[in-house]
Amino acid sequence: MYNIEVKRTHFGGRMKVSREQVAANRQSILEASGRLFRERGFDAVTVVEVMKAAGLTHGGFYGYFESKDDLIAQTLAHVLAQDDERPTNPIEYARAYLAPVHRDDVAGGCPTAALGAETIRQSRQARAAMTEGQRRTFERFSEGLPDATPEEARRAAIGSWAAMVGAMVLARLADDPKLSDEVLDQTYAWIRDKNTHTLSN
Amino acid sequence: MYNIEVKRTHFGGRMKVSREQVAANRQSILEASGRLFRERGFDAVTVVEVMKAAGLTHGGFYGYFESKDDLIAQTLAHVLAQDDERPTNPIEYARAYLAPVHRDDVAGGCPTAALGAETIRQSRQARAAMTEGQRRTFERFSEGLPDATPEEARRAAIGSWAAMVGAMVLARLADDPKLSDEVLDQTYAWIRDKNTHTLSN
DNA sequence: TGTACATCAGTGAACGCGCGTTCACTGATGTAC
DNA sequence: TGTACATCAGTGAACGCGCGTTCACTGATGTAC
Repeated sequence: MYNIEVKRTHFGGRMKVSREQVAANRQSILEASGRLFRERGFDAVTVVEVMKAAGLTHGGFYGYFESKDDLIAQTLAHVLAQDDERPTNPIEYARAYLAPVHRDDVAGGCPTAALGAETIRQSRQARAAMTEGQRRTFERFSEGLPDATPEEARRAAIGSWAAMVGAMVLARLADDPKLSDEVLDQTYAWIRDKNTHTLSN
Repeated sequence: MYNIEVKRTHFGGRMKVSREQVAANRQSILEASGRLFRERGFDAVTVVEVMKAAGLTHGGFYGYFESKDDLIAQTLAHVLAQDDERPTNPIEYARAYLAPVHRDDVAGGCPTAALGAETIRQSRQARAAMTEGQRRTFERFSEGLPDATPEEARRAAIGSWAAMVGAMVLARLADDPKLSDEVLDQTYAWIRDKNTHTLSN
């Protein structure tokens, strides 16, 4: 049987676009993938969906990224770069972090809570982006505890961040809203009490 | 064009099997899926792989489970049921949990750390299994702190568990072994110090 | 400033592959007598 | 206890679908003169 059918071509809509538009499109793609990946995970989100959400068609994707893996790594770097660089007190941060509005906003929330566990199985570049974000968080939190010794501050920074990320995963996992709220509230109280004791001693 | 080719059949190997063997096969499938899912995630593991790892062929799968989603939910229930039901002191538990051997054994390690974040996007049944495991863990840890008031014990149980799960995710995520070890060590020290302070006051 | 043309961002049909799932069939198990 | 037969766990080819990726083509952009 022969392949009778000739490869058909189409006629397009808008074509080439200004250089500013290219940069803007790149941002749109990363914003779209950032939200979609957090919401549904790396595997469940398709390249077609990401491009559609960015207002483009899928064929253009490979002009921006080498592969879906490349998109994943660059999306993580992009989303994690949005974190503030200034010193932050971890207890104050925890109050906002361990809140129902954050729990309910997966697509716009913490990328580590939403994608950290999955990223363990992703590319070297994706893990590197997450590691870099981790380092910055530990430093920001350490510097946000100026009354503690550097050793105490680093310990509290790491422990608090681990508790926040873990609590967010557990709170989102719980199918019972009461249990979910309790995980947020109790973990916040535990972090707060913990650091109060350590710092006041 | 007509479908000339007739559906071919094969001739098989061993066929029907005793009822004990059926029960044993079911366990084999759940053990295999438990390890594979933890190691590589729900999406990356195929039904064919699970059945092969259990020593069977993929066609028989639907005699045991309704669907892959059903397998996921039952695997979680099976793996989480292996946790001990007795009271456990969370500090002692944390010492073993926050250890490099556990971090490096994803396939045989904590299902919450390996699969918790992904399970948020899975079926109602899968989330229910995880919620049930969470409840049991909080109770075991609370009862493992008999010197604290019930309120203090529950708070320490929830906070400690959140910190353990979060620290395991962060430690596995870090591509730098030094940072990874530091996350484990510091989180353990933080949990230990915290509970010591709370309980001694 | 205006014109001619090369560049290249974007399009959408198509490809190949692997997945979850189905199904006709097999033959050892287990039961009825 | 022995025999006949129905049951059903397991097999493996096949199906349909959706994914990541490719590619021939388009036409506005941007540059050379």
